Amino acid sequence: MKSKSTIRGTPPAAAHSPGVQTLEMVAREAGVSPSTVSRILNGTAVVSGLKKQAVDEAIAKLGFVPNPMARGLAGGRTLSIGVVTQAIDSPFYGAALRGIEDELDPLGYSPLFVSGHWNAAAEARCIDVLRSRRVDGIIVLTGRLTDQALEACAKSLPVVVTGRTLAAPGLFSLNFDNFEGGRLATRHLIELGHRRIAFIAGDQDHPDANERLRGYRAALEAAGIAFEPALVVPGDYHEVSGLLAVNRLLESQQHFSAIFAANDQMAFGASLGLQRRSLRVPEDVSLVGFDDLPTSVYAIPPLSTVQQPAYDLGRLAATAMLQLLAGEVPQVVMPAPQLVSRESSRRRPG
Amino acid sequence: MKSKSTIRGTPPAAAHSPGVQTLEMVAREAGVSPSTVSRILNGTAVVSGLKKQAVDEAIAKLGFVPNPMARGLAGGRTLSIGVVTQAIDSPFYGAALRGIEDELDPLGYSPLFVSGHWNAAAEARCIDVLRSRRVDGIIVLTGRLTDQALEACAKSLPVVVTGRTLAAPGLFSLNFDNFEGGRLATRHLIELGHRRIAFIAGDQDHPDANERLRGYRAALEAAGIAFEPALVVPGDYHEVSGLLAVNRLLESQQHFSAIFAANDQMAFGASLGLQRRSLRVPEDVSLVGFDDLPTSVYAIPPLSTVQQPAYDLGRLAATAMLQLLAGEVPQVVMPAPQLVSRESSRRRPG
DNA sequence: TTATAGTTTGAAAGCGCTTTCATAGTTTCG
DNA sequence: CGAAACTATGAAAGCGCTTTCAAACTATAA
Repeated sequence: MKSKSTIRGTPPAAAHSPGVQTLEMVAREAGVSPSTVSRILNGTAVVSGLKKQAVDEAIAKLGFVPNPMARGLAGGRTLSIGVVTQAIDSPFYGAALRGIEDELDPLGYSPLFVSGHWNAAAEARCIDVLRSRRVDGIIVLTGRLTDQALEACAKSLPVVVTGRTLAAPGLFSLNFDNFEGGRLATRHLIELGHRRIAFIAGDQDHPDANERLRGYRAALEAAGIAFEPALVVPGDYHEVSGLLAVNRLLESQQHFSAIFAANDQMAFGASLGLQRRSLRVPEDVSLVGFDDLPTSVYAIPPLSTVQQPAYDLGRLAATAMLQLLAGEVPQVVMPAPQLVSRESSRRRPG
Repeated sequence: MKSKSTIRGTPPAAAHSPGVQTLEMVAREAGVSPSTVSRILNGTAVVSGLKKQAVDEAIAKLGFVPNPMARGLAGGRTLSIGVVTQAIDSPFYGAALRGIEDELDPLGYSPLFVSGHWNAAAEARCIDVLRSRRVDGIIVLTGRLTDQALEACAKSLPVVVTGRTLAAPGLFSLNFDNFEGGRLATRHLIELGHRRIAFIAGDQDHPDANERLRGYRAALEAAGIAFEPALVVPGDYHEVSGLLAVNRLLESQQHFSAIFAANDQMAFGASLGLQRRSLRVPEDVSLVGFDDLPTSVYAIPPLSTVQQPAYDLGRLAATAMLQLLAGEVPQVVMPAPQLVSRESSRRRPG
């Protein structure tokens, strides 16, 4: 039955690097008890200067690195934070993940990423995986989980969730002002003289997509422009839906001089769709996106958009988690949306 | 000293979900010993049908999920695979990470992602972090680590590395044929009648960047076109360097009717650079990239490029790791490069 | 029928660390 | 100066699981 032995059965060799020492070896080296070493490691109690120094030296000499498994088993902490993301390869969430990573790393915490693929059931499974891995806390980037599911989860673990506003014990939420972003983008187009502005909507059941739509309507209203339902076409946040939306718009014979797409990816699709119909951006149609993906600067033409600081979002979420873990009440605020005006939008001719 | 108590000190509550049971509870419930439960869980020994059934029922009834920490401590395995990536938010590597995740998940393994930021020192630190977390194996996506460093690492842990060709005990490498890809891209342009083809190179110390250059030269040579050093400009794989490269090219007064960029991101930058100088793609200059990023289909114009299956790369790397772990010799092969001809390249006018 | 080999199962010893608990060693105060 | 109150430290008991090791059976052979 030992036949399924691991690779170790074959070619392993001498251990050389850090990580193979035990706390007991350090204790012996320093001439103290394991308890003392542990206390120094965790700062759990006052230890005399001499012993501390001896231990520090022993640790350095041996290149000792505590075993997180043992720590976790004994102490109940794993120093790892579960992160439920939607797609690890999404340009938007990728930046957020990096922010989380950067923030957690200096404190010795490691993120454990799992992808929910915009699927509530999959997300629930993710949570289970993370729980079984005994993460110390969970960060949920948007997603389709119900508020109740999150609240339930927060009963046993600290939870930070983005993309919605929710208050519960042990739960902190961090939301970007999508309404304001939508308003800003639309107002920008209005200020450029556009009156008939099409809106390519995001996924119906994303709260943020609906907020952006609300912002669009609010800006219209503020400018005294009647809302025209026929100018709103559905999309799903992916490039192709932007392209399809433009086709629909064109076929519907509606006049419009500008398009506001609920995210940059759809704006790219829309841009291609317009080009296919020989409509130029921004000469014939102005285009504004949402997110400010890293690639948006290099789009042709460079895309005007609403900057959503994904990287900062990640950092802030991680910061909030760290604060929850420390028993504090998180004190972080999301930066306000900002419009980035580039070359895809211009004053309406005529 | 207890002041820094975790969030648990504040609002935790009843445990309800799976994961709070111990193996011993299962044993008691099923009326067997813990050893037996463990054996059933791991298939480490033959157990009578009756007991197995009783245990299975107890597990189901209690919703028992083994504690990975304890397992790791006792058994020496963590069921987690470290993945050293360069930038978790890179469009290219993102897809690879998803491939790894998808492949590992069904077997209960979790990937632990760490970013090296194209920095050998940072990568070395990543490896240390992963080792300290006692991962069962490490997948290195390209990176700047020396071959020796990897070989040393493979002495104590199975390692799978992409982006280079290397053989060592406990080490498996998985390389994409960058030379062939470079050759394909260049030949494509030559077949379209282009003779003066500029090359925007990738990072000098990426082996794959040099391979692509080799492919470029080989294709030129095969067509009897003299290699012109002045047509090769350096880049660093980022968009902005593509833009800069075009500027340099234009300023050098070299004539060229086509550009082959060593990756899509630089092609995007180049495209913008050309547009800024009122040169149209593909009417004035044909452009071919490398990677076939998801966004390349939606570039304007849609980018001709060499398809590099990042997602598959991830899956294959994970598969190879699993095979190493099982003590087998990995049997995976990378798909061959393929040219995707879209609208950024066309027959040379005149 | 008894000795011998072959199975299944349980008891118990850790894996490396944290954390009570108890013990010396110091201070402080009446 | 002795009792009371602290302090710094070590011994030892786990955390939940894997894995020898040996015991208890069952099956086979002599």
